[in-house]
Amino acid sequence: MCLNIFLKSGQKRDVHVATAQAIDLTVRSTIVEAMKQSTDTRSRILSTARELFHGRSYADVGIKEICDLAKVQKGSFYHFFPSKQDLAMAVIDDMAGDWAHGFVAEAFDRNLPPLERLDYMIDAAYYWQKAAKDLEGRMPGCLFGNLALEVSTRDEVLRAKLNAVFQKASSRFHETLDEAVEQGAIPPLDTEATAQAMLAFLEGVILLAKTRNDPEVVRKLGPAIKTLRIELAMEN
Amino acid sequence: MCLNIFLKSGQKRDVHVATAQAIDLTVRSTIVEAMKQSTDTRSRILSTARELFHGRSYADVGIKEICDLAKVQKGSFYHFFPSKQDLAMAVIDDMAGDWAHGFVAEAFDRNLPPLERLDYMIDAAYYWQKAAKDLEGRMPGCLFGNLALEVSTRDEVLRAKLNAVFQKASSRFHETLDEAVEQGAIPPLDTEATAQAMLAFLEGVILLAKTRNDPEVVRKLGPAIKTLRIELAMEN
DNA sequence: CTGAATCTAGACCGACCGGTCTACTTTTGC
DNA sequence: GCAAAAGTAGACCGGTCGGTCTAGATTCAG
Repeated sequence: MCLNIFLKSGQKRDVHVATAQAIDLTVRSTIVEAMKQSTDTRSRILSTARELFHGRSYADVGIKEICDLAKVQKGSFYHFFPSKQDLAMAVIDDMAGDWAHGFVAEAFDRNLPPLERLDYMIDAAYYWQKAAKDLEGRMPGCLFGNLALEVSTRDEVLRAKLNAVFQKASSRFHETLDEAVEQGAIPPLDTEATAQAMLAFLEGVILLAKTRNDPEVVRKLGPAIKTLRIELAMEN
Repeated sequence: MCLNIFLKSGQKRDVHVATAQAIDLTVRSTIVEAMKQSTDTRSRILSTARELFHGRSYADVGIKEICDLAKVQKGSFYHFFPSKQDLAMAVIDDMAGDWAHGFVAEAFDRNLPPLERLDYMIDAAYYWQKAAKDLEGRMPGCLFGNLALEVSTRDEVLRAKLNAVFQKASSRFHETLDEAVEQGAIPPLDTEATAQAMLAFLEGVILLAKTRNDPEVVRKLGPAIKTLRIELAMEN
């Protein structure tokens, strides 16, 4: 299975490493078998919870269910995670880590022309959502976006953590835009605000796609991310 | 209390009718008192549920809590709503109705220049979220977006309904863009796709703002909605 | 070899979940 | 005026929730 992406420039790029990795990570609980038996329990809980939270929702997934699927007893669960909230924190960290070292790192590869990184990001999002839907029948959307809307009003700790994740993601866009301006690929603009707008757009597109349960929405609307533009405020 | 909006054009517009109405609707359970006593129960349940679902989440709000706040017994509740899902459907319809006849209708006023309608929409969203945060301390975000991400993977019926709401909202953007193209305000483009992209962006901006619990994000990033652009596909 | 620390097992807890049911009161149609 | 329909009251149901607790198994350091 090797997914290829066609960039606007016509340049073909191989995305299978990152995307396939991201997908496998989602399904890895069925794959991973040989581990140090210790700490294995913890990671089994973690990846199971991640799958379930991503595929459904935080409130809808009970600890019992996680334990059953992870083949772990409650005693073990509460040995590693003091509460469901702590589990959620760990899940977010886990996903953010895999994400940052996975296709995000690849999409924002500094060897790629800045604007192509945006296309790469959209393509990666599309293939990921598509793969997930083909497997499960439903588009899970973005774990961070899902959690953010679900818990932000009720859990300050989780909200702050999710916010930090978005902050970090936004900074990748920011770097990219700064570089693009530096290279003269785009005229000067408020790169920080525009970066945030791009992240918002990405999340919004995934939200819409999930609501329509159709990954093609990502492919169709996504590329418009490059047209977003916020001018510098004090341009006197 | 009369909120005014400054449009890019410098033209001042009064938004208090729609926005204040939208805000009042959220708080109206404390206001409304004189009603036909019958069907009053139903609408009290409805508006209470709407407040709670919007301010927290679907799964997190129990029927018991809704009944208590609405001063209604369970028997009455299940007399009007066969299930929690039915209640959710009614809440969505209710909100969509108020919304369509409220500031959305006003924002997409055909007497306004098309592009100004977009600014109006952003301003209205900003003031609404801001008012809600000032009241409750937290930004509730968009009820539809919140529900969509929470239930889309678990409830086909609600997902389809939410999708229809988005479809309808998108069509308002679509009309607006068609008109703008007609008037030569913007060059020809794929108005349908761009309309969807704009809705996605709006939802994404609200998502980000909610995660940061800061309505100013809407004000800062929102106006970029006008820069979104998806070109016509077959331009041979 | 042994004692302490780590980890696992699973019964158990009170609270609450969505939903049902019966009995009663009020309104409505004729 | 009266029966039927509409609406209300609230006890009750099995199931599940997040979380606790005790007892035993396993690992590890000295």
